[in-house]
Amino acid sequence: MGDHIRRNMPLFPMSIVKKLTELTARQIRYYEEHGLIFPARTEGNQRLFSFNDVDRLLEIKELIDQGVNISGVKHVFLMKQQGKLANPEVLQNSDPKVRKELTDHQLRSYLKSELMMAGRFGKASLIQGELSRFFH
DNA sequence: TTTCTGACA
DNA sequence: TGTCAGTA
Repeated sequence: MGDHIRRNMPLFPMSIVKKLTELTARQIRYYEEHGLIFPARTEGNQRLFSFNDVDRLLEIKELIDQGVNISGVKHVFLMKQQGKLANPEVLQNSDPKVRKELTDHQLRSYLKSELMMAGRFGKASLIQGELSRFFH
């Protein structure tokens, strides 16, 4: 488990992360404001990102590109760490008791299919709607 | 020179 | 989100 420390070791400055993720500094800072990443700081208050931060940034980029909003991304991460997610059928069900546990694989699989479907219809808003209901 | 925060269109 | 300002 010493791998954890290495992955969270503050290593790269904004300039490197911008190239690695192809995100603008503005976006990166915005995502931090919303608690999606937690880069360390140098003595001069400069951000120092860890491998994990970059990895999360890449995941965020994927979701954003697919039309998911900030809150959607937050929820995806929250559920990833909880390893839980209401299943598709529950989307139609307003009863919070009707829930199932899903694995990360199932979560990714479900989100992927939803995102791809919305992509075919060219409706990012639909995704956001589905996700918001999903996370309520 | 690069990054940071805050703010406006 | 882009971008400008004023710093550190």
